[in-house]
Amino acid sequence: MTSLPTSLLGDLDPTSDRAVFRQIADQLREAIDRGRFKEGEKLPSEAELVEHYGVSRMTVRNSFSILQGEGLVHAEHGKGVFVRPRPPVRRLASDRFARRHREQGKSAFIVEADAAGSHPQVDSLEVKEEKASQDISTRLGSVRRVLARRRRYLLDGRPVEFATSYLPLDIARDTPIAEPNPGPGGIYARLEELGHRLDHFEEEIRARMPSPSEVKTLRLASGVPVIHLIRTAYDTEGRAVEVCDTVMAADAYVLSYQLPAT
Amino acid sequence: MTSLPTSLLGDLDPTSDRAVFRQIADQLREAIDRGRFKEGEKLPSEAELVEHYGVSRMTVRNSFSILQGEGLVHAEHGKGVFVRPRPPVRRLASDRFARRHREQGKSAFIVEADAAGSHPQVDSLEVKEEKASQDISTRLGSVRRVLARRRRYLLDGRPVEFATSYLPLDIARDTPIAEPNPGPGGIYARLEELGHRLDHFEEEIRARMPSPSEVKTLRLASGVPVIHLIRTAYDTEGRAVEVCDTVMAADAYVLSYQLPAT
DNA sequence: CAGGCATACTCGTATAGACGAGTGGGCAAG
DNA sequence: CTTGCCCACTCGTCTATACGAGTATGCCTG
Repeated sequence: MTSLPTSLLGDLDPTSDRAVFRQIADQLREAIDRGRFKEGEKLPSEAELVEHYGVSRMTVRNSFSILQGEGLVHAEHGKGVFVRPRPPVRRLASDRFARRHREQGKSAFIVEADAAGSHPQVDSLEVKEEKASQDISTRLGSVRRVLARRRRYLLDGRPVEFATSYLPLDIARDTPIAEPNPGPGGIYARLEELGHRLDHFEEEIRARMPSPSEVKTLRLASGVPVIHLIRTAYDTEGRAVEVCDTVMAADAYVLSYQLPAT
Repeated sequence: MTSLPTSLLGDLDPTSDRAVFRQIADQLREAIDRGRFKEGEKLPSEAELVEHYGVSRMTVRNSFSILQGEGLVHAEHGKGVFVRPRPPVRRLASDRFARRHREQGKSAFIVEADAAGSHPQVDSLEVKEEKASQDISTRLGSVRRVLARRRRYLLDGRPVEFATSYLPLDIARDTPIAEPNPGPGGIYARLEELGHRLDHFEEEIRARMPSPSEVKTLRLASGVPVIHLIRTAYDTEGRAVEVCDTVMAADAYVLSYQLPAT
């Protein structure tokens, strides 16, 4: 009689034409939405639900897989199925590249995370010259080879973002930009020092499900989309001087933009 | 001997510790990525894959469910499993609310879609007064009741966006804004005519998996996230005069912003 | 020729059972 | 008390089977 967890759930409606596994998923979803199961809390085990509803185990698993696809729950082998906690989100404001934010010695990511009380990390640093993809080449204005700077950002040990900056070789080669650590203010500060005064940025935003490799590098739970942001930096002469391709765990971000009403 | 479709696929590696259904999913994914199966094309049927790999049907279905979760394929009852075509995307530029775009008689959505050669529609029109949610009330500056304008946008018959505008009653009541069709230039033009000169907009962007009701109203395939955009319009006195809550099918949109380097 | 039906093929749903593997608690041996 | 093992419980993977329901095709009938 340890049926306390399942006592929060109702019965099936045999007359309904809604599939049984959907009905079960509906009940679990509603229970979660109503807070009957709280964040991080364990849901009834598959065996308990099998008994409660009188269905087979695969049916229950089918229900769970729906909720997983919705990003509501996640299963842990040997432990159970848990309500997925909403992680703290990182807000990216549209003025995050303003010059006034470029004065400190540390990177914007580190400063901001420290301020928010999180523990920031950057890893997977890689800086190398390579052939530009078709897309990058187009964005940079028909450039063949580029300097690529890759890095992964983590908050409290959790990967949240993976970014690659591409710069034309004639700009970046043999400059601090080609160093693993480009110095205070990041590569935008270096670009300006090198005489490429920045005029504006263009950001393209998409959202989609992650590729398997993105799931791996961002350690994404199932049911978590990614935000794909492609930023192009233009100097005052209208030349594209950098393209930054960023993939973010969507559950960790809110992007914020300010637009003039012109 | 109609095994042509499966001849594009390899064998399983029994020594691998990767689960069989993942191996099958991997092979199908790779075949799709390489263009062996083109957009809209039918994949081998479950039965064919069962025979090709010598596994049970549930294993094959498990593989398909992975690919569905990734948004790569979609199943059609009685027909087969197909490579999901990438729909044409709608680009939203950050200057889309500039005054110069507000001069025509038709709504921005209609004009833009016509220009792109698509057939635009707007439906589910609903305009009513209601109690403001906690969030909306906060954004509008402690407003109790609001005018809510709901509408759904479709391109070539496919729903792509569902939006709700919330306006304080003291601004919108008994004005053209409370009419189903607010007239040329939309509600922003009306707001300015009413003396609320717009100063700037703030947009918050999130991406997540859709709720069941969003799946329904946007007719979303599985594996398609939504972009959730919340825009607040401010007048020159700094007052929030409108909040627009928009849910977009992520596979139908690219958002584009232009940021000054300040 | 047109319409309708039979049929084969598709995926959808559900059952029952088996074994594997990760986790954690309790018990027994040292 | 500590160590180590066993066991119970968890989810992961896979098989085999059954029936239902949507789709397309071709044949048969009128």
